[in-house]
Amino acid sequence: MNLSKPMTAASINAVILALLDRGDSYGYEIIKNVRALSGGAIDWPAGSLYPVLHRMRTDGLVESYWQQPEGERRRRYYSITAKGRKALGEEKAQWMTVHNLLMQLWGPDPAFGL
Amino acid sequence: MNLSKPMTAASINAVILALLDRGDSYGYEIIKNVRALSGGAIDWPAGSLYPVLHRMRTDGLVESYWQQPEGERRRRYYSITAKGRKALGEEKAQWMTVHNLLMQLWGPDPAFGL
DNA sequence: TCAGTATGTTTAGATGATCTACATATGGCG
DNA sequence: CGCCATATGTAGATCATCTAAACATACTGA
Repeated sequence: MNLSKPMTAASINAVILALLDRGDSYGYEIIKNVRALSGGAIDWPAGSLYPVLHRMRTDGLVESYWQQPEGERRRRYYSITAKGRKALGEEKAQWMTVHNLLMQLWGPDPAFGL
Repeated sequence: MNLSKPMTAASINAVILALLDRGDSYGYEIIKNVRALSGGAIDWPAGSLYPVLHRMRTDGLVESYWQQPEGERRRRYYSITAKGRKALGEEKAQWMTVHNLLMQLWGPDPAFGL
């Protein structure tokens, strides 16, 4: 399918924050989870995700820490902050606002009684 | 509420095409309809809409024609084309792909069985 | 041992489509 | 006459992502 750039841009923040709200994770795992949860439809290039995570850290929406399991590559884990949860709430509200509008427009014609 | 720029960018095409799929309309009316249908939450500046309509015309997603009712300002009406309907279908598919992902992430935790 | 693949993170610089801000025009109303 | 709502248009700035590449390590199989 390949999401358009604007669709990716509009949803990547909400998706990342929603995932981290489930529990800490790291870049590569986030990409795999999104791919799996979307049935393969959404497959972010690494270069798309990492800069967003960095920006979120700068903005205080997430925090990060390194972890190095025995015999594995080190990973930078991210956790959502209180500010990040607030931002997630706003993302949800915006998404649902647009979704409700689209549902009206895609619904049965009679509803279009303006 | 004020939609973020990325959210506007990601949805404006789908909203415009969905509206025109209901029937021909013109810029100013589209803005009013979107404002009304969203309960005032979405209020596009005119300068946001017109360039998008122009680009859609260039891309062949819509066609336009002038109309000048008695004693009223002239309006440039837009109608959706076959190509526009195809694009609308793709917009729908993309929107629902992301929406389904978000619904999973916002849903009850147990579903998160990766 | 060596190549290939999956894992994992990073960033410099190009890109490009919207947003800002303004311009233009006219009909109706008090 | 002045103001607001109606109605459309565009030049140039803006700015966050995308592209493309690099770096690093663990494992697998030939």
